[in-house]
Amino acid sequence: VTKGIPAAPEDDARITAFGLFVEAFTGLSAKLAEQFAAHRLAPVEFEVLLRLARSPRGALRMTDLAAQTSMSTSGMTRVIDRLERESFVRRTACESDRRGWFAQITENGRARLADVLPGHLDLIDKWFTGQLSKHELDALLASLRKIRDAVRPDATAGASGEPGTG
Amino acid sequence: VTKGIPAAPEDDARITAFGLFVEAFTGLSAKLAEQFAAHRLAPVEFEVLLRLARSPRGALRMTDLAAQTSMSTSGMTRVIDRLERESFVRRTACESDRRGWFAQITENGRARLADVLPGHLDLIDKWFTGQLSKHELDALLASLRKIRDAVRPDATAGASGEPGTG
DNA sequence: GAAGATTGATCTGTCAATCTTG
DNA sequence: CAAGATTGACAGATCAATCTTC
Repeated sequence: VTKGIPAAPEDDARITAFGLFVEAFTGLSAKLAEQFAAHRLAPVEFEVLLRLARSPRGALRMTDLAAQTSMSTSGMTRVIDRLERESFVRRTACESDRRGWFAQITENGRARLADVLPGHLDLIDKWFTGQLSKHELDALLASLRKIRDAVRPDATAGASGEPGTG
Repeated sequence: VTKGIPAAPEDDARITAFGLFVEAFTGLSAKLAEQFAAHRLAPVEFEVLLRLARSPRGALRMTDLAAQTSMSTSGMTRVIDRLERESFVRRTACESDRRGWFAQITENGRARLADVLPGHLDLIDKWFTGQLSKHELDALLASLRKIRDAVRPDATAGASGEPGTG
């Protein structure tokens, strides 16, 4: 039996598929990061402000924030340190569990988020969702959801306790 | 006219779509990184070894490597420093342009790559390509390619010059 | 003077250890 | 003694500056 050209695992279709995933994702992220930088925000800082703004009382526990952003708790401590230094968030004690702390978005933080968000949405539309037909986008999101559910079975988290009101 | 509940830009469908992209990608990357770590490799080190192994003479210019991995040239200098220290690559002068240097994969480097690659392919199959039907995968890749081409119009690079033969 | 590569200073993130509270 | 949060020491990446070659 003639073997012909030996298999080249480095050129496997799976490598190509993942490479495409990487290039699309990192390229898109770079476009978004550029805008964040223009507003003096790191991507993770934007993400934290966004998650806080969507949460009841604008507050989340440090641990929840860390889990939702796939960051270590010590890393999140430092992100909140920076955001607090710029008065975009404040720390609030947790009444029901004295070990815990909330990060809570301030009016300053909401204002900065409002500055960034419209352009951010435009960029997602321009470089991501707007590149595809409605049907293509629906199919893409369905596939991404399958993958997400497989690799992140615990992709839910929520606030609890009693942050201050303002 | 009744406006009803005011628009909440933080909950825009575009945000949800991008969030799904982030979760799927970072979750998958984490699975792959776990295996790299088990083989004492950083993800970017694996990527460099893979790209070198696929290139003529197993060599690429520092600048090309940096561009292909979306890394700064100084960052790539340091990656190659580490890989050279472990004798997975060597530096080779470029004959046609004396400012340039090639990183060239060694037999040690190819051996380490061969250790990692089978498990790596299995993981991509398990957590990514194997999660989807052939039709779904084709559609996903077509959409990713559209996005990649939009955000990275310059996604090609190649070797040039005259690396040593090893 | 511009480009390829490296180096020094600095920034951001993690891990291990620590402190406090459950 | 386990869990939430922080801190010190350190690894990894970038930017600006530098050196060599085009």
